[in-house]
Amino acid sequence: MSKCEQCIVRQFNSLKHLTKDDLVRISNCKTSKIIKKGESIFEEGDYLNGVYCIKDGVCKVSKMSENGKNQIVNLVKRGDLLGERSLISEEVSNLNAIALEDMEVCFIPREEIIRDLEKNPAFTMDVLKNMATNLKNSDNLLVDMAQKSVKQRLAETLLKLQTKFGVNDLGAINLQLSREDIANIIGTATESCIRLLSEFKKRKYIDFDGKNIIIVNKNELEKIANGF
Amino acid sequence: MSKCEQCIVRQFNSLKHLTKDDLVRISNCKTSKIIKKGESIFEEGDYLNGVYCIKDGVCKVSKMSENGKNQIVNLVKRGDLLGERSLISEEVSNLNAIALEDMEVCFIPREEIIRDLEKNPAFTMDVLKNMATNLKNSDNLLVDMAQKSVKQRLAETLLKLQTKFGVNDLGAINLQLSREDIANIIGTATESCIRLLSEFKKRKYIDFDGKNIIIVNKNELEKIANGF
DNA sequence: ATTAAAATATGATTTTTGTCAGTTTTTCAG
DNA sequence: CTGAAAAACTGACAAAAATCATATTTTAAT
Repeated sequence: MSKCEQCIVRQFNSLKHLTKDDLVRISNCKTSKIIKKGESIFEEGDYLNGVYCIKDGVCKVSKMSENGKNQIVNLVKRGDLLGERSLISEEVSNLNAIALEDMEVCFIPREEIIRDLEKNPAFTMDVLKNMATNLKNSDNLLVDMAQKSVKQRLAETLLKLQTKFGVNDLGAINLQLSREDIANIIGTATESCIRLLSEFKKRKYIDFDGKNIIIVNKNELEKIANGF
Repeated sequence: MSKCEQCIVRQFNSLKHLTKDDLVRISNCKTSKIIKKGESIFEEGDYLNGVYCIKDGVCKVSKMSENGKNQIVNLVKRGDLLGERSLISEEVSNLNAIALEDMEVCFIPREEIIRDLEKNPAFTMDVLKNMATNLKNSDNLLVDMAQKSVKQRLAETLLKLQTKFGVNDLGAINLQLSREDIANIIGTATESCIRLLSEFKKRKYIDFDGKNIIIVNKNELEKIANGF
């Protein structure tokens, strides 16, 4: 099994603050997992006995509302840690994590992380800063959801996706999402999402072929996202 | 000036994990402020050079969307800390804090808090746990905003307000909010909020006289909040 | 290669919510 | 106490978005 102290991925998250000894210790008790596209890493109500370090692939983090509708609250990719929140607040997860691509993830048991949190202030501060950033993002998203129209949210989401995932060889946003997934990110009905995508395409703000979505007129999308 | 080590309020927040010596140190450099109803504690873009410990009163924490609409993301009351997030991520605030009642707050300079974060793991862990809880609440709120109707959100908000602030001698929710504030919590137009409040009153789910809102049929409101 | 299932797309309609305009009530400074 | 300003309220209408129905295309299993 590969070793944490040699893993590039850790440079992207709080684990970069651990000492070599700590990493060796973690490496010895971590387990590596392959998750196929569509499979879940954990579900609402699961007790997470550790955190996941994403070595490759992307997953959606979502939650069912009482209405039976699904809302995606985050997309987690290579280099990110997953499950810290539940670990820290010592509660079962309030969220589902489902792979959007085939994934490779490492599972680090709870006790190891807790030990580092207690002994390594630089690590703890970084986790804290991360959580603060997540909280800020979440608050900003909340305001968007509450105050912006579906059209504004779609424009904004497309721009954010491109920023976060870059473009593939076709110049399209480098993440394959179903129309339903996109709808669940912006918080609308799938049909409404499809209609707006068609409208954006007709107006030449975007172009798409199936799940490959190309941003053609970034400027115009930004205008829409910010309310004309 | 009153002393932190004798202040009851600190029992409600992370400061309870500080030692007596730490509290004395903080007490000597904190400043106490009276904030009148309607005045702001800080605004979007302000650099927060410390955190506020709320000794008395309630304030709304809000954010303007690009649309020019205001969204309340949190209500902060006696015992709560305010401004930790911005302090930790070392950024200017993304939020406004405005007093809903006359307030008494203590301001603790940044360096003091940072010193404790670096030296006192129990304190840091508690701040971290708090942040994790806030993040969870924020995510849950996000899902509600995205997936629930305005009516559902109003029902839910009324229930939450009563849970958080209790009832006054009239049996009404113990917080005086304008209709506009309520609308800005649930993310809707003031007129829509007023209309729905009237409807709830007519159906005898609630009763109100001005800003005193009494929950009459909690059961029915819960049903509405959860989508019948 | 075939076919059933899933995903995408489009139209028609209804429901929800926002906006605008105007009235009444409340609040509060002088 | 009084009058102006702010807040609360109501109605009419418009816009946004959801829902329902159905058609077409794509995907994936056999």
